[in-house]
Amino acid sequence: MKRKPSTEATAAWIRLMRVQSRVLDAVEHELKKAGFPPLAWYDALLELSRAPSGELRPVELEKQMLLPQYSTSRLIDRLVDEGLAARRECKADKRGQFVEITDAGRELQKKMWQAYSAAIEKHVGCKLSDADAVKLCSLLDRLGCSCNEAQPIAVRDVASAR
Amino acid sequence: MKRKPSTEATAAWIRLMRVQSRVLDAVEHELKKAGFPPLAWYDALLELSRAPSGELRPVELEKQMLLPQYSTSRLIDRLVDEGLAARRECKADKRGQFVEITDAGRELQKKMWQAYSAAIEKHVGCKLSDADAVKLCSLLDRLGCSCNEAQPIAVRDVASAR
DNA sequence: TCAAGATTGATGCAGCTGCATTTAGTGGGG
DNA sequence: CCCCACTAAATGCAGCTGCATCAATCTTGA
Repeated sequence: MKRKPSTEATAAWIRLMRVQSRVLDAVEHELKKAGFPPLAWYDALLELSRAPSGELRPVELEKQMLLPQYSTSRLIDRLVDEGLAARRECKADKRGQFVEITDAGRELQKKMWQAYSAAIEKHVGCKLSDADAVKLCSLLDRLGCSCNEAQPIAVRDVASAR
Repeated sequence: MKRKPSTEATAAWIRLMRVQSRVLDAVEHELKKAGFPPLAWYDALLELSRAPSGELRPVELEKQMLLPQYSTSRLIDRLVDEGLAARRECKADKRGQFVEITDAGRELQKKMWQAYSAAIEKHVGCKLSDADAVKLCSLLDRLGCSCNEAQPIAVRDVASAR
C-alpha cells in the first residue's frame, strides 16, 4: 500500500530542508564572523560585476537573483548606502534606473569570495567527492527544473567568480 | 590545477540553496493558499502530538526543531494565542513549564498533513523515483552529519505522521 | 548553608520579509 | 492625441528573526 508521498520522498524533503538550513547557517555564520555582510549582498555584487558594464536594471537583478521586487529594491538601497553600488539614471526609460557597482563593491565581492569559497569547501566540498557533487546536482536539478530554467548560468557564474 | 572548492562542489552548493528555497516557497505557498499557518507551526504541533502525553518542555521542543530558544518561545506564544497549545506549570522545576497540545492543535496538525503531504508529493515525490529519493537522502546526509545526529528520528516522525 | 554559576524562559530592539499600495512613466488602440 | 492598461520602482505596515539581556530558579561546591 503505497502512500501518496512515499516514505522515501518525504525523507528526502526533510533532509533537503534540514541540511540546507544547517549548511546555509554555517556558511552565513562564518561570513559574519569574518565581518562580512550577508550572502545576498555577495550575490548582488557578483551579478553586477559580471554585467557587461558593471551595471544592471533592478528588474534584471531581480530576475537573476530570483528575489521579489521589493526585496531587490531594498537590497539596492543598502548597497548604495554602503557605497558598494550607485544608482544611475536610465535615459531610455525614465521610470527605471541603472545600478552600477563601485570599485569598493568589486573589491568587497572579491574579498568575500575568499571567505565564501573557504566556507563552501569546508561545509560542502570536503564532505563530497566531485563525482558525488555531480550526482547531487543532477538530483537537485530534477526538483528545480519544473518552474525554472536560469540555473546553469548562475552556476557557471559562481564557479568562475575568482 | 584544482580549485579549493571544486567547480562541482560549488555547483552543488548553488543547487542546494536555490532548489531548497524554491521548493520550500512552493510548499509554503500552497499551505498558505489553503488557509493554513506556516510550516513551523506544523512541525511544532507534530512534535507535541508525538510526545508521550502530548506535552513537552519548551527546551525539548527547541532541540527537536533545531530552533533558537527565543524563536521557540515566540512560536509557543502564537500557538497558545490560537488555542492550539496550552502552557502547563512544571512542578518539578519552577523555572520551566510544559506545553501541551490541545484537541484543536491535534486536529489542525492532521488537516495540515493533508495539504502538506500533497504538496510534498507534488513538488518532490512526483519528480523523483523512490530510488533516487534514497540516493538524494544519503548524499544530503553526508553534508549534515558533521554537526548533528538527530535526523533519523525526525524522518520517521514525519513519514508516519498520518 | 549559602554564594557563584548554570539553566529556563521572556522580552526590548533593530533589521529583514511579505503584502498591498503608491508614484511615475510607457505605449498602444481608438 | 489622449485615455487606459501596463511596467518600474519605492514605501508604509505588520509580522518574524537574531541578538543581547533579564528575571527567576536550580545546582554545586566550599
